[in-house]
Amino acid sequence: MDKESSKAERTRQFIIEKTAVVFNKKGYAGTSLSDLTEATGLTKGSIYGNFESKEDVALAVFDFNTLRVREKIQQLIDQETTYHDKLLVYTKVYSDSILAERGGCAILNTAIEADDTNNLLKDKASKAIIRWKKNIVELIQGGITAGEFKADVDVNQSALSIIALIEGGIMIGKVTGSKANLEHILATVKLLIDQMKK
Amino acid sequence: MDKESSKAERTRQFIIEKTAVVFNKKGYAGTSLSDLTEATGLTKGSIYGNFESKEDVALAVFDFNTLRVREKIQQLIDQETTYHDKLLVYTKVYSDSILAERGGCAILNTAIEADDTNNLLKDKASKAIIRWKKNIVELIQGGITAGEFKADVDVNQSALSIIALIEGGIMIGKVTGSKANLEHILATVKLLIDQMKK
DNA sequence: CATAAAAAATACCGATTGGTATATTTTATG
DNA sequence: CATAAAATATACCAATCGGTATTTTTTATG
Repeated sequence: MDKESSKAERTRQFIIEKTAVVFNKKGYAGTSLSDLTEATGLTKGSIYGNFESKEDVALAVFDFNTLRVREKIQQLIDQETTYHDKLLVYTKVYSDSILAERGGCAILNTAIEADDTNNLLKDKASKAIIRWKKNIVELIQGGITAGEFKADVDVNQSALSIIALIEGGIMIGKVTGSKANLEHILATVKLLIDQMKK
Repeated sequence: MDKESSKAERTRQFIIEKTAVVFNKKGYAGTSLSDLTEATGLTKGSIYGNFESKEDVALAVFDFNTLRVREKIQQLIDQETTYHDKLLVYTKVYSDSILAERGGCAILNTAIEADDTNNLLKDKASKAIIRWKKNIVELIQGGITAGEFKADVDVNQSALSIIALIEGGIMIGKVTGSKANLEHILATVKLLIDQMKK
């Protein structure tokens, strides 16, 4: 039978989608097996028939959460023509829903919780940061090659700083309950991007 | 008897100091009471004789962790004469020990874990961010008044962006295991500060 | 539609969780 | 140094933790 749509595969995906927000809000340690059965309406037996462990669910959920955001952002980037406007997408996507409803940025949440406690999750968060940085670096280099940006822009510093501002901004915006705070910080991201222009 | 140095008060402080790193590394949910008895060498009975609950310890530990850093930074700021150099202190204090040994920034860790799970801890993290922002705003305004900085600097945006860069930088530096990444980001903090100069 | 296989539910496991009542020890004071 | 009070340790609690063996139900296929 069709491997991709077997009952098990569909249930696996169902569990991932239903528990994605719980893990992102409560964290790995803060999420219990009963949180998972509650969120899915399934029993422990069913969950453990599809996953080896709670950690195994959390790892799959991390991939799901980050892929969702990555796809959405890539789609918006593809719609823009200039590298300047492509980069500016990052100053526009962090809506209320990402912040409040879904528990914030999964990379940030996972990085902070896992960095001293869980190497598998930490490694996933680390790779997600590195991949994100690579994407931004490529956009900046594309802009340099296209003649949009100055040739002497420090691509690594710029890419890392944009990510740091966004992640720091999400943290500050969420904890202070002020979207205005996040928007102030995203204005600085825009400033950095504008400063790269010739 | 001396209220400040009663046995209970000393034990309370002892518990806070011995568990400060554990809470900062493992988080609130990830830290168990047996972690607390292990870190202190005391029994549960003793800990509950001095604190109402695990939450009560975590709240006191947050104050301890943030006060430590605040005092250290204020001391370095007081040593500098110009507002420019006072602000630059923030680009210099985030050493290996703060990052690795002590589990990173307590404000960041607490904000991320508590923002959807614990209002008391969230509120403390929020107040710590607001206090920090206020300190930076005052330094920038001091610099404007002293004629060091341009009068049209957006003090709120600048202060928030400096904090976001530092916190995002700590997260990235820790999770990728690269101090160089943090240093790149701190170079952007310096850039922002330098750009405020006349 | 019978049947075998796969998936899900039930019922259970020992260990650990945060917390407390009580007993013991330590501290401070006359 | 006796003594009361304060602080700490011991021993316990029910509830929940993550996980599993077994039974029941559902699914897919000839």
